[in-house]
Amino acid sequence: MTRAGSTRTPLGDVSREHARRIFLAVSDPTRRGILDLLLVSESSVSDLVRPFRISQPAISQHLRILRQAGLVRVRRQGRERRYRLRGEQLRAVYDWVAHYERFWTEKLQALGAYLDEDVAGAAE
Amino acid sequence: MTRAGSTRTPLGDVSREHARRIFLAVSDPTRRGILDLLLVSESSVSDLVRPFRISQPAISQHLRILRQAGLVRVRRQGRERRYRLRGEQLRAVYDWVAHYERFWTEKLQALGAYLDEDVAGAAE
DNA sequence: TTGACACATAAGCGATTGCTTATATAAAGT
DNA sequence: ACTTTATATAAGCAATCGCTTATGTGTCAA
Repeated sequence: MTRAGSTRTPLGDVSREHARRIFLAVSDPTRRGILDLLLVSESSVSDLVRPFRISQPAISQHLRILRQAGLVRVRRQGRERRYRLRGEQLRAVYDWVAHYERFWTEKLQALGAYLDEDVAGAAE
Repeated sequence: MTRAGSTRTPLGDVSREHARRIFLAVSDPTRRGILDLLLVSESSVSDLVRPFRISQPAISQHLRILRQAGLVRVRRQGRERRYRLRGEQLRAVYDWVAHYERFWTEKLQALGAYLDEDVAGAAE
């Protein structure tokens, strides 16, 4: 049952679920690569298969995940399917990570690098 | 750096691998929750266990992943281990997603919502 | 030293991931 | 009507994930 979390606000869970899908979609390097390609131009599936070393079905599966996360949109054109980016959806990621912005904009980075005790875990 | 290039340079693979770990670490909602807690204050493991409904070992395992991604740092203090955020590492995520910023800052959002043919996939 | 705490790690397990090959569907070309 | 092209879906599989319980390890307190 994957999650052990609290099932409190139903509406909150919906958008939280949406955020979850987006973060999950974006966690895969191939899918980020696809999004980066779509940032340049709308593309057919064949266009998207070409740059990668994996099969067409694999790309189609990635595209499905991106679709379900609302990150791309498809349009039929002849026998092709042209995928276009829906970049606005990435705002969820942006908004989250922006909370951490001060860590690289302020100078308190200088405070880092002391007491770097990553114990045992480093080797693994 | 981290660009969509070929899998050639070994150094490129290292940083790409690092980026991969960071995105993967951040893809889990519990781990994002942990980071959000650490944004407020340095915390012991017990502090981090309390807000969640999962076991202490589960949290420790999440912390290991965050450690390996370089997103947190540990310090021993008596019998506690105090975790502190290393927010600068999230810059990789920020830099990536910032490429998409125009999608929600510009007005060309108005162009969206026409030809919304998400076919078949919508139901699933 | 013994015990209680704070935490990490190990082992095991079901669910999910990302890939593959095989097959279905749909449009276009002949 | 066949064939080719473009894509999706299905089925299967090894690897990984996120959790659990059980057990280790280090620290303080008595």
